[in-house]
Amino acid sequence: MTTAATSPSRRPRLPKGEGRQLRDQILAVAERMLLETGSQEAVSIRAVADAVGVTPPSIYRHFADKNDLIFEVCARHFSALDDHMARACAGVDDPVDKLAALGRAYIEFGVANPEPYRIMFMTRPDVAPQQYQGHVLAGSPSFDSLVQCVQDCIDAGRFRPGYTDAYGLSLGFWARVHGLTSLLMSKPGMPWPDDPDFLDQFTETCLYGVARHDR
Amino acid sequence: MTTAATSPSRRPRLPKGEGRQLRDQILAVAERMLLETGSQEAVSIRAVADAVGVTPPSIYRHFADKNDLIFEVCARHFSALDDHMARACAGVDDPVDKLAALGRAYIEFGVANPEPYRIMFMTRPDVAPQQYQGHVLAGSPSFDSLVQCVQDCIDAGRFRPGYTDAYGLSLGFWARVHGLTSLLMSKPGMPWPDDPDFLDQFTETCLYGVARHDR
DNA sequence: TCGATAACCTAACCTCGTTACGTTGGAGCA
DNA sequence: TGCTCCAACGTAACGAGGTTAGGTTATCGA
Repeated sequence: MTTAATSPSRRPRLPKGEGRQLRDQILAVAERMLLETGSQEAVSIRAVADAVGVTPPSIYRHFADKNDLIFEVCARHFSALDDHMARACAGVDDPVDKLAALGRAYIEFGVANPEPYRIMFMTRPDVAPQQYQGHVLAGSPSFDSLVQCVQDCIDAGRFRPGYTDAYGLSLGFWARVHGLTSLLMSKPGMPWPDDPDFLDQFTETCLYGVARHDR
Repeated sequence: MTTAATSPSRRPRLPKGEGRQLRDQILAVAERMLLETGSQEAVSIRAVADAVGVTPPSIYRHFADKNDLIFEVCARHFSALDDHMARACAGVDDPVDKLAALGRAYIEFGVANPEPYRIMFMTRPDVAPQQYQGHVLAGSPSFDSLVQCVQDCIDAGRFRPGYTDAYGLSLGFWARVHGLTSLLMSKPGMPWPDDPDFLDQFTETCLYGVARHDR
């Protein structure tokens, strides 16, 4: 059941100031394992050490513990989200449409990277290192662009009266979009619609709602 | 770090047909531990066995493995959700208001029981036993009442034209409400509003949206 | 009374995260 | 040139946890 490949010969020791090279190799191997296995538990310290060609204790020279390693892998991996979202809404002029495009891109990225997503946004807060407690996404370019887009909607008069707090509305929109992302990967056996426009409809409904405004 | 209390003396062996009593005791102890510690990992087979007054292998007479035990604990615990939601919307006549009340009750229950909620709805699908793969909530009284309430909204002409699939709309509403539930417990350090009406506003916005329907 | 069987226990295996501590080899300096 | 120091590892082991193979004992029915 072990993921560890048969150890690929002991790797030579690095020269004196070059210890960080091992750190990068550990991160690369751990990321590959996390994406291939889709399971945090399968990425054991021993398996990573074995794949890199090093003994388990050597990992601890570069990472405080396993959690520290796993979260840094995920944080690195998530840097691609910013690009993905930026590309998704490029060329979309209407601010509400742009908001929907951002939401769709977010869901796509999460579903495509389930285990990193689960680790970053679905684990108990006490297992996450201090630096990932709250403001992770809240300070990221992705969230910034979301807040900016919401502000554009407000400024363009596209939102209902009373909805003027761009930051709070962004939190709410994020929560709703996160809900589908989360459920899609946790309950793939649910009877989800197979309509290709499903994601667009979901994000748009997050914005326009389902209930009529008149009575 | 072990949660196991100092073993409370070996308990006497049960008479011949009464093995299920131990099963119930195991479930009760495991549920208590899960709620007290708020951590699935803290509920070890060894700790449960110790607290019950039995040896670890005896657990396996009644549960296939640890996951089987943990999920049954959560499923039992979630039976209280049906009552909670039924009470929440009792006396609410307007179907859309009732929908919002259901959503609020759901979030409240999830936030009040974070670890069971996380195990049931936020874990990898491959760790969940077969019986909890998809239709868990989809077949529960809670979800049934949600679908019925959505249908009432449709029948009363309270939804926008085109939104007629009660089951699909219920899935979407559940996903959105789950999103906030999930984020609230995973990222408590986020700058959530401390407005007491926050939950009501969130669920209502799930229904009415934020964007204007006219241009 | 006696065999069958349910209800356990003993002892152990294996994996995993983690730590204490030893080893080695090269960079820099006398 | 030789020596020292420290970064970059390795060795060995601890202890916790899930799980299993196989034994033991008490109770029930015949």
